Amino acid sequence: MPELPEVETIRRGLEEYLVGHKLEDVEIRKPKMVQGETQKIIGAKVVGVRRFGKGLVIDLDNTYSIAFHIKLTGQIIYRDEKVSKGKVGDLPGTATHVIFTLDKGAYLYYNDIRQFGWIKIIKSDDLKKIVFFKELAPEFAAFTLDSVKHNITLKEFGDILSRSGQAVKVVIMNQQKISGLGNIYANDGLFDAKIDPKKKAKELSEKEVEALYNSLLKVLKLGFKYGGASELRFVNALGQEGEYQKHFLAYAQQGKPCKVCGSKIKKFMLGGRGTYMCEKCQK
DNA sequence: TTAAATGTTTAAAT
DNA sequence: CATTTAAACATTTA
Repeated sequence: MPELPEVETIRRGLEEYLVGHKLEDVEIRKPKMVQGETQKIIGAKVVGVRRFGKGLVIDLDNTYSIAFHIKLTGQIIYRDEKVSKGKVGDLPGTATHVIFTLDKGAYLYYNDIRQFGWIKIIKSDDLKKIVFFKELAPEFAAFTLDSVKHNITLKEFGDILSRSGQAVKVVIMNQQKISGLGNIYANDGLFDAKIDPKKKAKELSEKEVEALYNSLLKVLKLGFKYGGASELRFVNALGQEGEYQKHFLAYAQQGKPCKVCGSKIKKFMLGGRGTYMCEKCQK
């Protein structure tokens, strides 16, 4: 699940449980999911976990890193004798494609039902050679220990929108223009800002740009507060689900009453993605 | 049975 | 060549 709050939630869990562990073995059950040489990382110790947009990077102490993108249904789950919570069933399971054996009786499992994700073993210095990272735009939001705040200025955000004639929703979901936002938070942010997702980005008024800038942060904060959205397959690093799916504003709410005016939320396709809006509130 | 699903990624069209 | 649109990826669920 893969938007900024979800991936950051995973990152924090991995940082808490994984750092300090040594990698003893790697079992690859689905070779197409992994690129790079497994041998390079066996025996190395985890020193940190970073996030770039919706991508994750586990840094090792031997100049190598393991980069992940979980796409729609990937799960990265830590287990040891003490930690075995979560509702992901027995591990490894049928969707477990990679198993990292750690020291002290711990394991890290990579599950991915749809197998869209990827894992790349690469020199830490070469991370930026991965196309996804190389072309990633600045993050919309920055997560610190106790806060979530804007990472780009209102002016930068407005400049990005003013440069595109595409629908505003398509623009804010483009990771090469702004990173971190996906379908859930784009839909909910546009709803909160009362902006029509179909409206051309460059045609938003100054006021609308500011409203969207603030609303997107608001829904990202909300999503993070609830531990992410587990509509599809998202679980945190311990295999536990988030709660934001219980608080969606517009996403997946088609047919239900608008939380503001009560008229029915409509669904249609925009840029190939399901789009949800209140036609009365979002002009 | 058909369509869509938290996302890229690549091919094709404009 | 830059920008857009469509299809592909593989499996599950509505």
